[in-house]
Amino acid sequence: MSTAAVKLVATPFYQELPSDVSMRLDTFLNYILLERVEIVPEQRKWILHLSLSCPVQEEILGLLTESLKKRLNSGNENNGITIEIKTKMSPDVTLELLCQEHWLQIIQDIHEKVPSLKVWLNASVKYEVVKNRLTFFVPSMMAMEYCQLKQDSLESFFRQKYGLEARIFWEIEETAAEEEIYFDAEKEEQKYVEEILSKKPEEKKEKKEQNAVLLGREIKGTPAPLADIHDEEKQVIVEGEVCETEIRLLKSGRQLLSFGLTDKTNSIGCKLFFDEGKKPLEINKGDWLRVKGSVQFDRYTTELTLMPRDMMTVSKTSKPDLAEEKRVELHLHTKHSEMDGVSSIQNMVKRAGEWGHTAIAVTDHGVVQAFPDAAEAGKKYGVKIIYGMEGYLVEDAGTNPVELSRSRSFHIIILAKDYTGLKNLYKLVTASHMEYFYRRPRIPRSLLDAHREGLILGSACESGELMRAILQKKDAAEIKKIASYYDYLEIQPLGNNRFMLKNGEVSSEQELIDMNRHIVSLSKELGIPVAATCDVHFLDKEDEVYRRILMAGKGFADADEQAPLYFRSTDEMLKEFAYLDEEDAYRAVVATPRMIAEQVAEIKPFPDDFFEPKIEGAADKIRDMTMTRAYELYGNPLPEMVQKTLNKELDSIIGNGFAVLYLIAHLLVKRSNEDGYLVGSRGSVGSSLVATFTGITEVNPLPPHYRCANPECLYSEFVTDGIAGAGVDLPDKICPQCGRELVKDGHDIPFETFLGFKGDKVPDIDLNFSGEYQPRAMKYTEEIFGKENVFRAGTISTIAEKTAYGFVKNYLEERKVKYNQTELNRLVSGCTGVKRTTGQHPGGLMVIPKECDVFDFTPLQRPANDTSSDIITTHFDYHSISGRLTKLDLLGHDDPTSIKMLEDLTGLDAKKIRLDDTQTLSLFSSTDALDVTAEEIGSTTGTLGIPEFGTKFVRQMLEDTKPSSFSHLVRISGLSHGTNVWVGNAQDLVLNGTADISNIIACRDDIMIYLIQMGLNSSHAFKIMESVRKGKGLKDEDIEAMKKQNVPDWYIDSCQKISYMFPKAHAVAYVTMAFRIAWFKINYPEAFYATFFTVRADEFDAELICSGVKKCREAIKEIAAKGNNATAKDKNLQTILEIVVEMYCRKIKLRKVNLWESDAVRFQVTPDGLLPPLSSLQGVGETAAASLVKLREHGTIKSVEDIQARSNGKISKTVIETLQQHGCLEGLPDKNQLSLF
DNA sequence: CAGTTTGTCCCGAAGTC
DNA sequence: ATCACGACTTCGGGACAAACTG
Ligand SMILES: Nc1nc2c(ncn2[C@H]2C[C@H](O)[C@@H](COP(=O)(O)OP(=O)(O)OP(=O)(O)O)O2)c(=O)[nH]1
Ligand SMILES: [Mg+2]
Ligand SMILES: [Mg+2]
Ligand SMILES: [Zn+2]
Repeated sequence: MSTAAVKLVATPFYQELPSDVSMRLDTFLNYILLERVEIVPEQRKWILHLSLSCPVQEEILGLLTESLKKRLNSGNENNGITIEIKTKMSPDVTLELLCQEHWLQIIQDIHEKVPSLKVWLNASVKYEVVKNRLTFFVPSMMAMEYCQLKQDSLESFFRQKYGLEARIFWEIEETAAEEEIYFDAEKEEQKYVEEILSKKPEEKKEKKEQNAVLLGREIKGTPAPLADIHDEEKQVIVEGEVCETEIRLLKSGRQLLSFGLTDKTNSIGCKLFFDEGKKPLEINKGDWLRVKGSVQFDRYTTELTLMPRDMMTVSKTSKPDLAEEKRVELHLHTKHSEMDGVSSIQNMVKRAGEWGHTAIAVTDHGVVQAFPDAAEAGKKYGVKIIYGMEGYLVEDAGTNPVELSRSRSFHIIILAKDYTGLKNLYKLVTASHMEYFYRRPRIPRSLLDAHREGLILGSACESGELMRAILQKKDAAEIKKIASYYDYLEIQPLGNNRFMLKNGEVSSEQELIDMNRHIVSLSKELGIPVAATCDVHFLDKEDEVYRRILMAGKGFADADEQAPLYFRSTDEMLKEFAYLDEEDAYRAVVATPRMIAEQVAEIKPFPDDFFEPKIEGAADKIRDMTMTRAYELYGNPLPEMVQKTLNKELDSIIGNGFAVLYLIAHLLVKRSNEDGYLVGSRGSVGSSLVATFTGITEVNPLPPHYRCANPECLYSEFVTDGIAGAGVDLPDKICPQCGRELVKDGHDIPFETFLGFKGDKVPDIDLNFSGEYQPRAMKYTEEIFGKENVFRAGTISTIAEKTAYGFVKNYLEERKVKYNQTELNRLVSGCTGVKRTTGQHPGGLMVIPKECDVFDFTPLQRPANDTSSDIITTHFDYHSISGRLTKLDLLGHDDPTSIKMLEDLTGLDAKKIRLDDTQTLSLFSSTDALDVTAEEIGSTTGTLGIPEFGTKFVRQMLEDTKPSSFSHLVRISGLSHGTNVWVGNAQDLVLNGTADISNIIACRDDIMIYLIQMGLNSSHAFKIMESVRKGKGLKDEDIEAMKKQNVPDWYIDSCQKISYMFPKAHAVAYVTMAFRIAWFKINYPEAFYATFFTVRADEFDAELICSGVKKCREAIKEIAAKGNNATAKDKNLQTILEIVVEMYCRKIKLRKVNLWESDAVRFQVTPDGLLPPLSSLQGVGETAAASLVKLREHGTIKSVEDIQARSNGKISKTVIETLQQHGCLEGLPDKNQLSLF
């Protein structure tokens, strides 16, 4: 080790450098001193400490490191030595000096370190150095705000890079334009972050201490399998994965931590107690633990339970892949192989990554729905994804369509080599689902041939064409012909095919071996490579139990005979083919799959960018329409508040490509209104004033204000002193200009909730259509964009908790296996998430811009592959392609239907109902307005049947909070939606006096506004709001920033708990609708009840309900007594009955269903009371009801026999009996009185 | 006429806003 | 009786009855 610094040029290191490197170093030679060399023997690492008297580019230092490392490890001696370079500036270099001499270099280094600063800190940026203070002059407030965020990074950069304690200051240089610069900076940053993420996935891995003792002492003994525990035991040692955890507060104040442990042979519940106030151990799902303790019979759970005495973490004991050169799996199924694959692609790719496999293929049966998750996992774990599919090939050469549809299909592996291949694959998926679907999505050979470019074909498994031919002992020429169709031939472990011994297709183990040998020899003969594949259906051997349970659930008799279709390591796989020549085996297992993997390019299933549709002139139309409406309501010139809001919004909407979406939404609303169906407002789009002015929402997001509706006057006045949360809560006022009563409006909602600050969110536009009109709205959208440019988003239904639970229970009980709750839960969670069927999104339409091709984003299919459906959906679900395409959400909703019916019945215009009506407001806290008592109707508020305000939970909230204004109702609406928003969160804060109803979090906008107020950077505040509203909680850096700005702990805590939260705009829209319906409930009770029962009461049971209020009360009690055992239907019926009781209390009569007068499905208001429809009788469906009405209209009904005979079988015996029971057929003869004489 | 297919009604489950 | 998000759509499957098929 040298003590005095020497010039690098004088050291042996320099001599060792290749000439190209030393040449590039030459410029710096006089500035680099080698201080000392530190050697870390145990890491085989040399650290060169350099002292620099001028900044040296990172690139140069990197070059130096690399070439020295290469040199030291060259030749046959691979020493494994690593080199690290640490630099500091020589002590006589001051900040001033450095900046004077090397400003350009410094700026360049800054750009490398913090790319987003490029925009503001270029070489010409003004700066000033005084001692260790460096002041930058940036162009704008925004720039400064942004730069300040990077201050810490910059200071630490000066420290690390130059060893200087620089203090950085920012000042505004008064001149430049700002907005756009800001925008670019963020993009730059984004790009950089993405780059880093994509480059170094392994750096994100979690650091967790292994073998740490969590409790008691270190455990020395060997763990026993959990399956061996059958009884109470004094002491056992076990090891496994934590599969569930729960912390409960006991009455005594002690805390109970219970968790489940599984080693996949069995599972066991564990219990640990902690004293009051002590922090329980932190144990998470997925942790691996070794536990020593006693097994006791727990009387509370009535199960054997492990009481840990000692506990430690252990490293996960998954088997390694130690091979030097590793295999690549080319045939793998995930949970997206319908009811067949049981492991997630994430876990598969994770394993491949842990094993050091460079690539892994995804080949689900007939579908590619695992691609999005695969792409994400590939990025995360640094494994190349080979996008593929196991298709169903059918021979169509020389067959007619009928034969084609019946012929058997063969499995075939199709891998996409590049983007051409991927697109072809998507086309094949589409065609096989849309045109050739018969039980399975089938691919005719001619179609495959036509799309073969960019695809690699493998011969698949025993259900592949090649193996079938061999099994059928077809002649050699034929077999050769078949084999030559493929790019590679597959052989699989014998275990995959052993089931054929049982079913008699193959007579001996030897024959199985011979088949694989046959394929190897074919390969040699034809020069087509052989690849050994697992046909993976589950990750680990033990995971086959999940597949067994699923197959048993589907009714397969042979469910228990699972082939070992697990993911094998290289050595495991080589062992499977030990009977082959060593060289052949190695080639098949390792060399060929690697070679194939190398042919495949790194691709993505779809682009990452956002693509918006374009329509000529859309932006101008939106702008004009908005301004016209604005002038109409607020006069010209516009009040400053309106003008400013519109400027900001229009720039953002048009700049971010949302003009077209606005235009379409506007047209849809307009068309629906013209067709007589009003449209309900919904979603975050109500935060946009442009949306208000274009008719997309009726929510007005401006601050509370008055405006004069007199077109000659148009006076307006904004009230920003905070006395009212909503315009409608303002006191009435007369226009000071013209004396008319002023209109009150404005709900004070920030636009950014919709689009963010810099378009950093891709929202949708949501509209509530009447259920009857929804399909027409969809059709109209297709008309506007063209059928080939809009598609219904598809959904993927999986086995979820309940179904899995049923399957597991059945499985275990049928086989009389003893099990405990923990093991049951573990098996259930292993079975969930497996695809079961596909469906259609409730209202999502994805828009493909004209200049794009849908196959750049997704294949297409029909919901549930129902060939008779005329709906086309995306093959990927909305979530996985969100952010790339614009989406319209045309949802069905009952509010518009209800309001329309109420308007029809009363002849009124619901929009004219005053939202400051005090009587209506009182309904939300008392029953007085209904003229009934709380006892009579069993509710202290009058909101039974008012949408989103009628449930027990919300009524309780209303009772507790007694809302006294419209804006108060809006807050209640926000607080009453989402888990852990009110109970266990806001409610506690109010009760214990920490906060009051005005500053708790009631809707997502609250969060953003408050955080900005507290001094957080606005875009960070926005991000926090988005994270909280989705129930994702806060990140560490969020909490840090919040604490820094003195956001109180209770607020942070509250954010962490929220699992979902409305935008204010949505709450306003829904309260508006609820308020109107409440008004009708008070003023037009018959119309209200008729509407409620027609629109929202599927379970209306006329037979029960017509028998009087007493029977109804009894029925309510009966259902209540069922408690948790009440079904969804029971609960629905209960609400209906409660409303019926209320109706009876208000002295409104209900008639019996009447064969001659009752409508098929609608309740009618008649002078003698409400008349229920035919379909309100349980057992009389809509079809039967409709055909009864039709019979009635086409000539008289002469007899009971007549009804059945003339109904085309639509009216069954059961229906007739139901009608008879209810007395509808009284006086009607059984048979036609037709005399034969 | 027996066996199979088709149509209705209902219900639970899942997904989504 | 506890606690408690509300509302809406679609799909599969069971029960049953009627219509069709050979
Ligand atoms: N009660 C309740 N309503 C929901 C839930 N999810 C969505 N909604 C309602 C409120 C939303 O504003 C509205 C539209 O949903 P979206 O998914 O389009 O979200 P939103 O418009 O709020 O935000 P966006 O800007 O589209 O990301 O539907 C939920 O989990 N519970
Ligand atoms: Mg939305
Ligand atoms: Mg939506
Ligand atoms: Zn006026």
